Amino acid sequence: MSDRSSCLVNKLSHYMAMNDADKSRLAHLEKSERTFGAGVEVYQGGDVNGDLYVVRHGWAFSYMDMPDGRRQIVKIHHPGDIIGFPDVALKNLTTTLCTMEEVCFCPFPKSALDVILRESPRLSALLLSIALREEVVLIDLLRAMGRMSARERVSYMLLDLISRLRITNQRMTDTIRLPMTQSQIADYLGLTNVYISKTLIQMEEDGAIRRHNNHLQLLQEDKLIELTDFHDRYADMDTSWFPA
Amino acid sequence: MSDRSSCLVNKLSHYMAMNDADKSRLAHLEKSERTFGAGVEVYQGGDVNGDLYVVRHGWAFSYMDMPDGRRQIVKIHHPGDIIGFPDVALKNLTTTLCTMEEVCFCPFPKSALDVILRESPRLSALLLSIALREEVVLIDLLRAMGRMSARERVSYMLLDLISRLRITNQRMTDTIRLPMTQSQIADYLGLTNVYISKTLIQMEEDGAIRRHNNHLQLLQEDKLIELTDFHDRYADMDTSWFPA
DNA sequence: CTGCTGATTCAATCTAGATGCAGGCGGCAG
DNA sequence: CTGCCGCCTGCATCTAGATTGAATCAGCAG
Repeated sequence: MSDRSSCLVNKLSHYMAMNDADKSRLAHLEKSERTFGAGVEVYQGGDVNGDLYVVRHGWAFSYMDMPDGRRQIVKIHHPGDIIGFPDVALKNLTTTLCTMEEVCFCPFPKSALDVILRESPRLSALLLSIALREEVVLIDLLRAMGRMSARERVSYMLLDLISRLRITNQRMTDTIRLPMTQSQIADYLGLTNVYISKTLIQMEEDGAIRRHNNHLQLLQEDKLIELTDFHDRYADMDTSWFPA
Repeated sequence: MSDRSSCLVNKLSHYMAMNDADKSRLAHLEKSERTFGAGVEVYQGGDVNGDLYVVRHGWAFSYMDMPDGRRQIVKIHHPGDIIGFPDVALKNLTTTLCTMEEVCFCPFPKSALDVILRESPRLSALLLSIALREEVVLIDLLRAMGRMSARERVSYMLLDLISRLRITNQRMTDTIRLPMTQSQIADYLGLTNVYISKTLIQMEEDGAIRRHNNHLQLLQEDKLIELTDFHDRYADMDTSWFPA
């Protein structure tokens, strides 16, 4: 482990200066790792709560479904993300975790948080802030689902994805790799795969985006930001109140 | 203050045993209080981040709006709730806070959290859990918005409200006081006031609910739970891993 | 009592997005 | 090369819920 950097440390040190003790506490969480193929269900909603995972590489998503098969994807996970954090609060898992491609995860037990809470108020504040910011992001998504048209929702999703990827990859351009099927996009935005197809085609015809392979280019990011009244929550964290 | 119980302590001690030091830390947050009339906007989205509020009594809600006037209510606040918690993570406020009736709030500064994080790992764990559970609740709401019909959404909202009120009021029956207008319900569920009206009328005709004054009675809670695949997240918190 | 305001309800019309089905295309196992 | 399967696209039809506007009803100030 020590020979390559922890991606959790990498991601979190973008928010807050960290001493070596805190860095090693975090890196410790990633000491073991497991890989999974594409389209694998790692755990299922309703199971007894087990480990959390840090994503080392690959995309995955968490979803819930209704008894009749309707499905809602609630979160898309990228490298550096902590998967399953919200479930820490509850006895049972609320969502099912599914990979989109080959991934590598670092599992760690919930009890590891206990150590952090007792030993590092500063890391505790950061974890709390991460949780709270996730909540803000969900609130934004909620607004999109409740009050936006299909085209606005798609635009919102693209802006959100690119903003998140920019946290760790500063030289991110206007093009993202998008390893999602249109059905997955639909389940994320509360629409159908057919309508996602139509919307993407129309956005491409209008010159808002361009597509090739699994890649998608945002040609008019400013317009999309205005269209959706988008705010980048990832660049707006406030760490000023943290314990010294 | 000392002559009457803190409603924050009251609410939180339902989750976890607390020593007197922790109780007084929490009660300390409620030392001042302010009242507001009905329909008042206490603060607005975009403002620089100020105080948090504990609700002593009365209902309120937080919402976001789009430039063209579309509105999405994202959270309904009851007595004992902490308002503005998610915004702690950011520099600017994301939502606008509006009262539904006469309310009494206890404001406290964000910096008060710093003390808790440094002095009480146990309270820190509880705050983190509260934040994470709020996230789970938003995830549930997201599923409702993305994949449920109007009737299912209304049912879901009613179940959620009654579950929350039951946390502190054990002898809660099947009837709740609902001080919300149909337009507010619509803005919460991503629908229109007209359609809320139609849906409520039909639910009443079907014998699912009964209405009188501002009160609403759930006649077939079991059926609604099945219809919406509802899970009570408020009764399912896991505190077993907390620091001693 | 009168007039005003805000909430609810009713009815007619419209539309964004769903549904169902039929190609087409690309990757891949054999 | 062949056949299969998953994904995307096109098209015709359908419908849940939006929209508009007007009627009713309950408070509430004067």
